[in-house]
Amino acid sequence: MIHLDHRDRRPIYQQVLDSFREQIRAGILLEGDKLPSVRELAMELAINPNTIQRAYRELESEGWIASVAGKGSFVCGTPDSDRLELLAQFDTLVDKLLSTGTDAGELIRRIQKGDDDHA
Amino acid sequence: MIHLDHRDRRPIYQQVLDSFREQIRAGILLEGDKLPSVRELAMELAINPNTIQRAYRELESEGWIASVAGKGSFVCGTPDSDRLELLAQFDTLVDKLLSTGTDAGELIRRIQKGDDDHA
Amino acid sequence: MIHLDHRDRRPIYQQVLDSFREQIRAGILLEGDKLPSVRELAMELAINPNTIQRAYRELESEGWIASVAGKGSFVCGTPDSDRLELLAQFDTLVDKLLSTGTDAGELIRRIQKGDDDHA
Amino acid sequence: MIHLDHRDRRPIYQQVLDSFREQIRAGILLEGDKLPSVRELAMELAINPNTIQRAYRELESEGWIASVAGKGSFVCGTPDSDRLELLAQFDTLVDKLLSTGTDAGELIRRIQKGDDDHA
DNA sequence: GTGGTCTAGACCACG
DNA sequence: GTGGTCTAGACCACA
Repeated sequence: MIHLDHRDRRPIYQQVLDSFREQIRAGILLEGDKLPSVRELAMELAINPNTIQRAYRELESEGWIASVAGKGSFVCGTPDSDRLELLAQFDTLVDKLLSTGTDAGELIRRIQKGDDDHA
Repeated sequence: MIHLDHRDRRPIYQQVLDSFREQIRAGILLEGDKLPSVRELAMELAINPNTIQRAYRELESEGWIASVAGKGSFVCGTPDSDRLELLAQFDTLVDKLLSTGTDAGELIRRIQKGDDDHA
Repeated sequence: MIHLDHRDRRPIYQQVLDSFREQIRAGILLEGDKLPSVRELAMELAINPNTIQRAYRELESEGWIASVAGKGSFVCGTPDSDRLELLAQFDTLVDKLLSTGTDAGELIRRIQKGDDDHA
Repeated sequence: MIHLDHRDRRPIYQQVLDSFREQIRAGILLEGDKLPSVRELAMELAINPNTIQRAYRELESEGWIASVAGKGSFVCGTPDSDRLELLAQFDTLVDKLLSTGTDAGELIRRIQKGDDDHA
């Protein structure tokens, strides 16, 4: 379910974080779904439980999941703040691309292609 | 010319790096322009010359500038690799946005608005 | 009557505790009213009777209810200690707000608005 | 500067967290001030550096401070979100107090007294 | 068994 | 020397 890459420059806890964010965004994990327990996932990925817990803690503080002591961690969905942040990143990226002479039409074509794949 | 923010999470050398990349992308620095010397810039920004050195070394290895021993460092322009990398980032970002239900039309509108500002 | 939220960060027994405190404060439960039996409520909320037991024990030790062996648990009313504690919380909260530059007038206006709603 | 109470039910990292929040709110710590280093404070309070670091990390994510690797942690000021949260707490607290029959006038008098102390 | 906190000690990147 | 990440292993409250 989650793939760690030790050559990746991102810290492990963030790879876990990003993986779950991605899966929730993509609808692979749905609201109410139960995440694997901290110890379970740590065992499976062969890393320390504290590392998983840090990822879960951050996911909770960002509103992706809710953790209940003694019960487990459960998916809440994609928080609104995420969409806003992605849009801000989108704008700055588009700005960079346009300033290096990339044609606006090419970007639009790429969006439409992505939209077809997604539909 | 270059603005450093010590509160910025990025290391200093990378802020320098990003500043130059941005200025070359934006056409503020043009092919053939001479960059300030390592010592000069370190003095101006009140930081360690090693930090500037590291930024210049990286800029050269990415193809943004060419350093000539005894002469200085000169702008080459925006390398193709940069445009490709930005496009790859663009695709993954669009993918994330579409998968969370953002309308493709909204993204296209944002591009057109950015294009007008740029033109 | 009592609504449990398993996503709530508070432990279950405390949600039960808070619910009863709130209902007694609000006058929904009046002095002399009989609370549901531990078993009854545990069944209704689909949780462990121990959890209810703990909530009732705490309610009693704080003076909100009185338990009579073989008869049940009965509402006593809002204990003075509660009002004092809330007032203490109020003072520290006001202090925090004033020290960050919040205008005393704004706080007073909020109280008056709350008072109108309550009346 | 910071006082830990091991009988306090709050976890240590949160006592540290609350202490700094309070000092920043009260203007004891001003924008730009340098916090003690993680190791320094851990030594002084006789607790583990990780515990301090967790507090600092949280302070940063809430916008109270900015941490720069290799330089230290610096005060930013009281984030807007704090004032909003305190106001929300204020409203619910006022609601509880009014519903238990506390007179609105008494609350207002307490605010005015606090305001005099503060002025 | 679950999440949450804490300690003790290690290593890394940065400047 | 600084913050940041990670491990190994402990103890706690809750259900």
